[in-house]
Amino acid sequence: MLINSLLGIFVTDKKERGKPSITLIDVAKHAGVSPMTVSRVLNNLSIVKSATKEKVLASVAALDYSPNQAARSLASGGTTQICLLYGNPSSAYLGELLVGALEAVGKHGLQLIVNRVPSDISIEELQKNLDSSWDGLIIPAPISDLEGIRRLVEEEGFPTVFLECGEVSGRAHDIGIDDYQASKDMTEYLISLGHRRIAFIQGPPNHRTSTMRLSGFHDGLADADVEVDKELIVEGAFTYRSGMQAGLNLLEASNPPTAIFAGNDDMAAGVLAAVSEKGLKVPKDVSVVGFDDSPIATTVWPHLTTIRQPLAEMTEYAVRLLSEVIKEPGKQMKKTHLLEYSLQMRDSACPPTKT
Amino acid sequence: MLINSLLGIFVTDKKERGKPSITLIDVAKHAGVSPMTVSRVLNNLSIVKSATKEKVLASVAALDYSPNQAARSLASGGTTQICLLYGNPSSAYLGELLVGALEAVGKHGLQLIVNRVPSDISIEELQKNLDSSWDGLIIPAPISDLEGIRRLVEEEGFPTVFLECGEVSGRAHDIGIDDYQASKDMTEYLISLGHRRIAFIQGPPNHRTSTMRLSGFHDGLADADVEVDKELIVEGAFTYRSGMQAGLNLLEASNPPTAIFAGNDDMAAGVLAAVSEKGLKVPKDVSVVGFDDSPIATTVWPHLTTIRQPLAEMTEYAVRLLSEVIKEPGKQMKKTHLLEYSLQMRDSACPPTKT
DNA sequence: CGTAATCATGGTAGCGTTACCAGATCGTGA
DNA sequence: TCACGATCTGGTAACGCTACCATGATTACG
Repeated sequence: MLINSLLGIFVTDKKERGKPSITLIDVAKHAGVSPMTVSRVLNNLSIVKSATKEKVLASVAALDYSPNQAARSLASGGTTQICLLYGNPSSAYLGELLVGALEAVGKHGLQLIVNRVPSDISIEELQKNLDSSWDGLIIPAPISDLEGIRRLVEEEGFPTVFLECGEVSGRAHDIGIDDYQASKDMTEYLISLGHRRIAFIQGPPNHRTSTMRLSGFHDGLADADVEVDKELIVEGAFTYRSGMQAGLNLLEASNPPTAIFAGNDDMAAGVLAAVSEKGLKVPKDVSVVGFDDSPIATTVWPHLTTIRQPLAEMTEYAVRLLSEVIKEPGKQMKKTHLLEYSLQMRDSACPPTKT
Repeated sequence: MLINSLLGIFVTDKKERGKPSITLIDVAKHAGVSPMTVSRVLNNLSIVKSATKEKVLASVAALDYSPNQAARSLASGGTTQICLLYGNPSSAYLGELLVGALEAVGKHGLQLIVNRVPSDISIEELQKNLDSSWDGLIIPAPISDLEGIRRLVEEEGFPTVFLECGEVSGRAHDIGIDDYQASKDMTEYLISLGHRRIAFIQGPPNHRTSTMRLSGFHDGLADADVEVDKELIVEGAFTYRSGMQAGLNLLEASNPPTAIFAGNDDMAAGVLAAVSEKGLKVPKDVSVVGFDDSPIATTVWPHLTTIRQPLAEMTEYAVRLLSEVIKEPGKQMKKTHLLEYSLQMRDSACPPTKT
């Protein structure tokens, strides 16, 4: 059963309290056209002559007008609702996801429904709880990794945006970063620091991000003509504990790495723990880097060098996308959208100490 | 400068798409009164004869009517806006705070504005960015710890709810948990496990929560007739690193503790790192507990035994409170509101090993 | 040059609610 | 019994916007 909150969201402009706000009629007068024309400019944007359109747009700008979403939704009989699924209210990501979604949803005059999905939900149960009144769906990882969820949304016919899930089919979209390239960049950074024996801790191989990050690592090494040591590529589960275990194994090897690249920050933090358990220091004895820039990256000490994902931008983009798709269902659009990531250089990586 | 997003929130009921929804006029007909009376019942609740009121309420229930917030806000010319300040979009807490606030804000037909406050903001700058169109303010920790912020909101006259800040004056309110009692409970739990040498890592003494938690610890020991060893009470900064350092110091002492109670989870996680650096195991060699149940508590291994704060409930309550205060400015209300906390027993604490 | 088709725009009528004022009902005292 | 205030209730007109249909302006073609 889905737990939670049905919410609607509008932006209403911060007009000075009490003072009457600028309406579409004011704009119409100022531009010398009828209110209807203004309304059309603001919505259809199509059948209005471009000269008129410009005039109106100029007036809108001059008067600093912004439409009253309440009136808009009242007149057009209902608002489009977008549902964001999430797994855990205390998830580190949720805050950023919501901030982005809220902002966009306000700007576009949509409503946001935020729904909790228990991590052990079955596809059948999820299906039962999908509400046909929703106009769109945003599904972030790790829910997007649920077996069969892509088929489900396809069958139900929901315009859907997956976050960081990779492959999408049918009418669904995906928004993420270029995990492959980001991982390659990180690998190259490590190499540029002087590391040659670099270990990689992979996430669960059924997550597309895991494999993308691994191949980025692979190719990063290959491009720099650094030999890939199979011993140094191990599998984790994207959890702290698995990272710790993997780190321990890596460090106990006969020829341990000088740097460890973990497939996400939780595992990198686990590696940090493993290193200190071995009586070693990060980054002096071994460099450790992660991926995601989750809150743990700047909590642990030393702070993790990692790849930052623009989560707020992702949901913002997702909402914008859904809004367009809902307005023009037939519209042809790119299925996969890549946003900019960035390499956060912090304190957990440095050049290897000469032996 | 405040960064971010102006948002409004309404609930609109999930009426079956397309089907006309039940309006206040339907209710009026059903109850045999005029629409105005229904409206009054739903708002004023005062000058309507109680017999009529009941009739209307019955019809509302019978028809499963719920008001259209868009129409409501349009007719009454504007919606009350509540602003939630936050420090960091990737803060672990933000998600939960938002979930609670969103739910309540929707239910009460208010708008939510979510505003980022850079951590290094000065009071003057914050003041400049306060928007007079806001009707209420929610200020969670750690922003609530800003020097002079309480005086500021008092002077500006904003109805304000602080989260977890403790003492409030004037028209402000505070919502939190009983830090003292929770800390005492945790201490008693540790004692019940058999621990006698228990260390406490305090947070910065200028945070009220720090001192409350410390005195809870103190009194917990005292009530059980366990002697307080001054050596075992050290100061941290609520950060991982400070917790790690404090843990190291504690463990290097001539007579180390069998359990360490950190004033928050970040510090407890730091202690975990310190313990493993000393080649010891948690909880076998030393028990470690925290406070807050932040995401890091269930990320690290072993999972931290800690005190859970109901963050979503806090913001939900805060919104409800503000809504009432705004409607009836004169209303006398409690200043401080305590919510239920809970002791999360996980894997980082166990009975001490006999020496 | 006239007529029909096309395009761009305007007018009107609501959407569901509340504000405001007028009217109805009631109880009370002369 | 009637007038008079107090209490309750109803009618009407917005709120700002969009749907819908009608109209005027333009072009195309015979």
